[in-house]
Amino acid sequence: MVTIRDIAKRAGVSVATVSRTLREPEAVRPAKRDAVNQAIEEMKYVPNAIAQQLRRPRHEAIIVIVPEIANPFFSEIVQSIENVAHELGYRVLIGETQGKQERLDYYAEMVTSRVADGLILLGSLLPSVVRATVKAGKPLPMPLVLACESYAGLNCPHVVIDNVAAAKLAVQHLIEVGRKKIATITGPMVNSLCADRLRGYHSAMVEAGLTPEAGWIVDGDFTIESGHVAMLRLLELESRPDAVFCANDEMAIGAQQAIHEKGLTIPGDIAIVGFDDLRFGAYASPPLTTIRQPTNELGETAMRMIDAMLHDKPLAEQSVVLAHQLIVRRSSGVQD
Amino acid sequence: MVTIRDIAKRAGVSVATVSRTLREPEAVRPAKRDAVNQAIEEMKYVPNAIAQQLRRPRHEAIIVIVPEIANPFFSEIVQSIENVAHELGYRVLIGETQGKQERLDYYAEMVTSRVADGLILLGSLLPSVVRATVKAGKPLPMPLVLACESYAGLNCPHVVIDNVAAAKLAVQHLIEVGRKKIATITGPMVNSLCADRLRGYHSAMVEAGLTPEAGWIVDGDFTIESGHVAMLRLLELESRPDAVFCANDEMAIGAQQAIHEKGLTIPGDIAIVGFDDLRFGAYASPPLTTIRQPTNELGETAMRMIDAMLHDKPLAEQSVVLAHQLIVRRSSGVQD
DNA sequence: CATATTTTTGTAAACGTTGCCAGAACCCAG
DNA sequence: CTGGGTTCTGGCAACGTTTACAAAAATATG
Repeated sequence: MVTIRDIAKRAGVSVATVSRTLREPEAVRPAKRDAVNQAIEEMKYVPNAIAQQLRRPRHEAIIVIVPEIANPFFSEIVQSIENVAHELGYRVLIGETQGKQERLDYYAEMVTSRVADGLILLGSLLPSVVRATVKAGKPLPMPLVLACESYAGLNCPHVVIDNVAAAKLAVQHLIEVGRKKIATITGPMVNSLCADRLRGYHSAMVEAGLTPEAGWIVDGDFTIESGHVAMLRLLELESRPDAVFCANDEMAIGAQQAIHEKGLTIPGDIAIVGFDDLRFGAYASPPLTTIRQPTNELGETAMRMIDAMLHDKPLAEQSVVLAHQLIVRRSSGVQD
Repeated sequence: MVTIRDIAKRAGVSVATVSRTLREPEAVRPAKRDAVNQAIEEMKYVPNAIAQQLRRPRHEAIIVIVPEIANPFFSEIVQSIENVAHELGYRVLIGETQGKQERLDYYAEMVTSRVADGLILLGSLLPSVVRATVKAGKPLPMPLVLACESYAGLNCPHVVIDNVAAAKLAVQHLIEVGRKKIATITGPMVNSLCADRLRGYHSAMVEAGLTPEAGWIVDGDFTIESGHVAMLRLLELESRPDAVFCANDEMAIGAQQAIHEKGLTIPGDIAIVGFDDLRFGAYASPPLTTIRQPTNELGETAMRMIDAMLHDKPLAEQSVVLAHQLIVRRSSGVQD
């Protein structure tokens, strides 16, 4: 490995001069600067980033934690984080937890052990260290931004949408197009956001004077398959619903499939609304009505927030709530 | 920040003993060991990974480069890489290029600058440094494994499927179910794998004594939208095809949509075959016949290969070709 | 041309670990 | 209790940078 010392020797200068040539070239006399650059060129020197990081207080690297990389909703957010990050001069390391606390802690430790400067958290899990400090009412143990979810009692910058209102909007839409027997397929209740969406569902129903019947609320786990299974269950009910609000698009797609299998039509027999606005939803059959979350803004805001934290810029908002949007497509159309 | 020295002082031992307690506990007398552990506990000491990495020759970290993280095909491979990596004790950093050479080079530099030990490359782009050494006929400038694609003239371990044979199989299937006017929607031709798939298409056609008419070969770019556009183009043709082989599932889904829009049926009027076996394909309408790539094995093999390279284990195979599989679903069914 | 001032350079001390090596402490046999 | 052999421990030199600080060189000033 060629080091800064080799370059110094070759160029006939001191290591400090080499370092300066790299860091602040204008501070070194052109003649020497050229000699150094030439040596670097000739010897193909690349500074050892690890050694640099040992000296420097900050590395301009962040970790983004995703429960599941294969989930398009998350990967779209990651994508927008990456874009802003590059613009701001950060490198982005992506970590996948697959719901495992152990893996999350592993990544969190990468920031306590100084491999990265901060963490953007996309799932519903919290690193153990963070959980501990929350309990103790202490400040955050590391620069952290939450996207998608927030936690009561955790004083941490976050960017979210109003899941209660969004779900409510979705269900109200179903009511407006004339549905009354509205069921819902929920996500895993460990996520507070799922509880919120369920709350929104209830709220819309109650306000419209509708009472969800027993069996109209079915648990899913955000996968296509679980939506499929849940829908089959709903279809067997005595009082079959005429509409279903699904807590995400993947489950909605699974539900659609189940409805088709039973020879029923969408939206004729059953209307469907999803959540997330996956790009596959627009191409489902029929195209899926859904709530659009602003994945771009979500990612961008999260990235700018962590950047602000890391550079002690004042944070405009501790808590940013972005606007959601109802996208009406054929799956909730008028009965045809 | 609490360092190893603080722990040493608190526990009344030398730094070496602290380090040993962490690295090889059995080599230190239980009494001291306990004192050290207690100090670590009390002071909440976490070793500085950067400093460790400066001393250690290897970091057990790899970078996986993906063109696009939001593409489920890639993210499934990444997922399986992650799983094996954790098992083998590696940390995985994911980098997204979005087709930009500049970003790719940036990540490649993370391995020359010792942030990571090696690279797994999922796209069709090569880092500039690698390209340079290939031209010069030199050995690889860094531990590198290619997944999905291989390059003529680049002597680098890779794991792929036989895209020519797979595409051929897909088209042969269409021929077997009685189609004759078979079109294809290709991916971006910068990817050698797209050229391969087109070759497979041609080969199957020729062998069956069929000649693709002008206009039956349309370019796409792997997105749903491009599949949609391409299909619309095909539907306007004088001699409308009665089957389409799409170079990936996303484009196939877009194509299906276009067919529905024009009031035609699948597979009645037009049969469709995709490629990749995305999970959304199974829930398309109708469910999509496709070529399954073994994403799990792809990822796992790539990871094991890079591990072998990094630990100088002999590589069983420089080039691994995995088996593909035709998954027949309704989109290519018998005319109904 | 000497002196004061500014710019450029080099020396050496960090950064937080690990691991070699030598010395200290321990154990057992005689 | 001594000596020899183990086992543990501590001191210290790396690892490859960056950066104070001081020294040297260049430039400006009288």
